[in-house]
Amino acid sequence: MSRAIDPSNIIPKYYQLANILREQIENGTWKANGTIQSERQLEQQYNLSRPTIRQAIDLLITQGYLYRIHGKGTFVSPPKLQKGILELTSFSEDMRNRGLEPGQEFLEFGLITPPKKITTRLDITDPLQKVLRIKRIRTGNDVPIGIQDSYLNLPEKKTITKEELEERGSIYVILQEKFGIYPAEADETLEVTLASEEEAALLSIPAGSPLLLNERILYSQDRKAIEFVSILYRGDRYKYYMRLTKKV
Amino acid sequence: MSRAIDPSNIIPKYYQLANILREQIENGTWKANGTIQSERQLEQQYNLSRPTIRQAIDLLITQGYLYRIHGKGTFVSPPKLQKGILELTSFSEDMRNRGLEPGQEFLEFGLITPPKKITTRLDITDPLQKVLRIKRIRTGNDVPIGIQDSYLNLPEKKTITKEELEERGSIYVILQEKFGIYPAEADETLEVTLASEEEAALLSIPAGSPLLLNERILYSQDRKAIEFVSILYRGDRYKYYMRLTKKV
DNA sequence: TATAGATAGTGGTAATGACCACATTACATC
DNA sequence: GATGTAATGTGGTCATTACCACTATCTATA
Repeated sequence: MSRAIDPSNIIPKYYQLANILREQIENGTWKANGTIQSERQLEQQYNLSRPTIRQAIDLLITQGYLYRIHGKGTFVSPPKLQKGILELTSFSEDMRNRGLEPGQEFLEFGLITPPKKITTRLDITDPLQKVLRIKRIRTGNDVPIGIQDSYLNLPEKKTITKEELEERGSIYVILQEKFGIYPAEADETLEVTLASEEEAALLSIPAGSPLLLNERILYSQDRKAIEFVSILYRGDRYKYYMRLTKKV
Repeated sequence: MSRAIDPSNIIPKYYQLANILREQIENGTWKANGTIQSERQLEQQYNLSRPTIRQAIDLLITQGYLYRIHGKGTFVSPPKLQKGILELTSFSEDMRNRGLEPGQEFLEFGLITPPKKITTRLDITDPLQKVLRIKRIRTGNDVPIGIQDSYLNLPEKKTITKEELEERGSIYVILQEKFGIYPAEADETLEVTLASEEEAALLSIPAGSPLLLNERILYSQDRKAIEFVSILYRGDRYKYYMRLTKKV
């Protein structure tokens, strides 16, 4: 049961085809490491040209759904986590993937003059420039999982209210829908630290417990640094997962 | 001084062009976030068709060197670390990037019948199948940094000797040059643990010190699991770095 | 002066056609 | 039976052509 391409649709044909194929992959139409139709067959089947077919397949390859072997065919990747950068960087999404209900408790919310460490990370030169600081305790099923401390370098005259954030749930959704800004790249580090008295109290653990510190700088589509965020995870309750794909 | 495309070369034209552009990017021909030539200009300049131009640019975009903005142009990404999966997964390369001289001390080397945990990770069903285990202490400037424990699922009748490994330095180089196997994807986790007596002794730290545990499953170009490796890093001497790029 | 519209330049999408390189299979030959 | 070769099907590369969509700028108009 394959849907068809709608030429009048504003969505590009290669994108429509990619969606159809992705759906079939997720439905288990093909088994893992099995071949899908050849490019010539898809050409016939959907009445599209080969460049368009290849463009759709290219997209699914960069998304990790398919891979090609020259002379043999196009294959379905084994069903692993397929996460984009947005999901990777969203605590809520992360929690839900682990089967936990995400929650939060605000510690700070408002415009501040950023300290040196933050101006460096966000490439801020104007000493009067302010950033939006959001510090929260993050929970999964009401158990404290981590302390998230975020510094947002928003465009002139634009800001986010606490109400918006509580309503929409995600900073990134607001950035995208309200300002047309979306994350394109991120630099990220992970290291071990020990809980200070204050951190220990916030996370309900003994001082000196090992923590996983995750720091991230987020860049928008025009490569401006838009956010510096650190998340301190309880070492006993959190495991960081990622998937790497060869770029060449 | 732009080199030219050699049509008789076995290397594809788009690949030659990508190399030329990458070189210019690294030479600093354009400033960060500046535009390169338009696609039509490149067409003229190198006497190539636009699809070929776009293919070259697409490659450099997935490699993180360039980005496009519709209606404005093609831009040079700020000079950050541009790492492929191979470099990301090689301890030696990693150390050199940090300005440390990598070293190692072998603890185990040889074919073993893998324990349950390993057969699960490597999708091994044959109970007679053996894997190559390599356990090493890894050092940077002769200071112990981590304990690396690797299990390789090699093709039938093929193996790697300790001498080869010491000579070539990297398992991945041997896999690629000797067997034509190269890493295409990896699943990776990071978590905090505390050093056992044995681990503490190997790393010259007190028992109970916090460690960063990195586990990785490597997949080859045909999506077979080829290696499971765990690296225990000294929490006080190691910080994990990565760069994420949006896939869509 | 402010605004709306036209224009030019950029990347985005798409069809058509051709040929090359790699992997597998079938078949002829030794 | 073993071996080599041809045929077939797959993805890989490339040129040509056309038109669409977004951005910035210029220009005529209110």
